[in-house]
Amino acid sequence: MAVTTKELAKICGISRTTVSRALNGHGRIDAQTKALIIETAKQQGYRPDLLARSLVKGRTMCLGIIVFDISNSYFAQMVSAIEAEARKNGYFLNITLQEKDKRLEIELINNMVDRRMDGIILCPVNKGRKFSEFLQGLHTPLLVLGNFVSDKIPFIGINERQAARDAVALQIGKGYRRIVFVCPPLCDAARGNIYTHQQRILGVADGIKDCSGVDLAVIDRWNYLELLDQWIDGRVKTSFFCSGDVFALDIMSYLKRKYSFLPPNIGVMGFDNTRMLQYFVPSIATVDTSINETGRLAAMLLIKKINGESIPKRSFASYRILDGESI
Amino acid sequence: MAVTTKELAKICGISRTTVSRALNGHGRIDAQTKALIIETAKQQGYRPDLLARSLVKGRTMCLGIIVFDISNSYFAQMVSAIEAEARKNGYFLNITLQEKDKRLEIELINNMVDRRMDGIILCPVNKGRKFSEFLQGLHTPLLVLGNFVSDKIPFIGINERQAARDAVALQIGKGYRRIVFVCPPLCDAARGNIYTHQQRILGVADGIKDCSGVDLAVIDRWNYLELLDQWIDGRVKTSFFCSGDVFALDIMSYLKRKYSFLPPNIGVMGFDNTRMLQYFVPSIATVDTSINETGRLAAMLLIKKINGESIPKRSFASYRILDGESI
DNA sequence: ATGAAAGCGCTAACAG
DNA sequence: CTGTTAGCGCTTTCAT
Repeated sequence: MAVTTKELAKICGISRTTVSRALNGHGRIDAQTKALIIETAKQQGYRPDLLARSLVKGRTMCLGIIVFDISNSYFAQMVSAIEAEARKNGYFLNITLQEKDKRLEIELINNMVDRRMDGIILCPVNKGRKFSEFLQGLHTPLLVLGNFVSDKIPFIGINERQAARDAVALQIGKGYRRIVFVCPPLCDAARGNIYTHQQRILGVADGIKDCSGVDLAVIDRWNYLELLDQWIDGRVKTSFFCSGDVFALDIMSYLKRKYSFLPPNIGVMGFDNTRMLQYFVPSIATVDTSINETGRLAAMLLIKKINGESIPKRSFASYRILDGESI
Repeated sequence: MAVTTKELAKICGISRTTVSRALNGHGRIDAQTKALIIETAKQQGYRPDLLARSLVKGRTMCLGIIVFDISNSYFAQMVSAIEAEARKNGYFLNITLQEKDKRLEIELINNMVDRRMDGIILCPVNKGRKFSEFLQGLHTPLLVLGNFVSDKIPFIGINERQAARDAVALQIGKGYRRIVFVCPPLCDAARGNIYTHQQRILGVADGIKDCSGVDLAVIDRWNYLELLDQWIDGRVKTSFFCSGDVFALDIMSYLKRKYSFLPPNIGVMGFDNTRMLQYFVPSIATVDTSINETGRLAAMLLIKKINGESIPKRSFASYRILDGESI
């Protein structure tokens, strides 16, 4: 079907090696023959078979990324940032979605390895020693994003705990005396890796401890909307601090629908600063987790690792507390 | 590094051919030797090199997709749907973002071909005869999503024109007497393929023609927010019909901020029904473009084409007009 | 039932 | 400057 170096060689009456040299610009080669080869290559519509090249070179120039679900705006932005950085460095991005399925995740990792990805970025749903050992045994550079696995596996993220603490400080500073931490993933602790959210709740606890006279409640169920009303009594100034913007948005729309507005003495704060927040009125306070910076950092570090440089066990991107009208 | 069939063969004291047979279950093979091979393969942590396999088989079991920008919620959902269908059929998805850059798009397509993707799904930004010929010359099954290129290139989408017409009918039925079609991409006509939006404006015109006494205005600039106020006079019942949900959201938040609510006699309608709409109050009328169905259909058809079946020049997913409080 | 040999398309080491 | 040879890891005739 497609024309190969072999045929180019035949057409030009030279060896495949010379063709290869002309096309890749390695080694010494006569300017004329080079020109001839390049010319006929173009005219024949020659395209190199990157599969074959990868096989012999031992590198594919492909990165793999495995995320929960890309229709989740957080991961979509993340992937976007990673892709940009990867391409800038000559790498392609292979993406696949693991849907929070632990078995599938393992399968997908293996598959990426089998396809000889040069490196893998993983937002893991698995956790624990066995999983860590599995990852260590891979021979493919890999790093995890967001959910920590073990000190043997390089981790990229932000200081979630400190960020949550700072966010709570903002809320307390605004006079809230009850923080309801809305974090449905917590109830999935047995089923998967929710390190990120566990760090956040630790940070929340830290923040509460910093001040006396502030109550903490936690909603760790997915039917959180049904559990809100008990905290809306108008007496205690209460904020629903959500471990993710989508929960905040969901709560905002629930409240708007039920009370036509944000009830008095009630505030809402999110986490992540996903792009869609920009469309909301009133504006929603949140924690900017620097999705783009994190993604870029992850790609950069992975490429470093591929190139044999050593990278830190843990790397942190910055974060920013963003005030908003919702609080 | 990784153990190969060659080494397995040596360990078991047999030929590579037999190893291959045992591992793939082809041809006759002694049950005992097979068991032995499989056992040692497992114990040695053998993993097949899919690159090598693809090279000899001539198939990679990879699909490629090229979209504008995945942090756009529409494409994120689309990619998600395609990935699901692809994986169900044993294919992996390679994704890359073209950022509405025509040159980059060409480069990316070539790269996907060079990597021997079995098929490619493209949301094209290029257009015209030359581009169509380029695509036809590829030898790799390919189809386009949303933006039509030519009848030589299979197209998947919805009937945008009819959908827009129906949407206008809804608005007129609700008493709107002026439709302001907000479609910034229209001003990029010279710079790229905006077939989708061109179809939509045709449909809008159709819808207006169906009724007399209804005015049409078009905003085809990216600074559309600055151009809204001239249409808000309280006299004529006016709807801002947006060629994309994000424009609708943007306008809604602008209006809420400026007037504290949706001004009297003003309505807003979107297009696409991206998932984030669900968080908005008041609910936003839109056109459900069946993103998931479209994505699934695209993947299915591409796989059919890869398998040598012929597929229609144009395939349409369904759409639905969704009423909402915004109108 | 198993093995030998050839080949996928490319690159690289080594001669000449 | 160019060609020969070998090989990446796998599958696939074709013999045996």
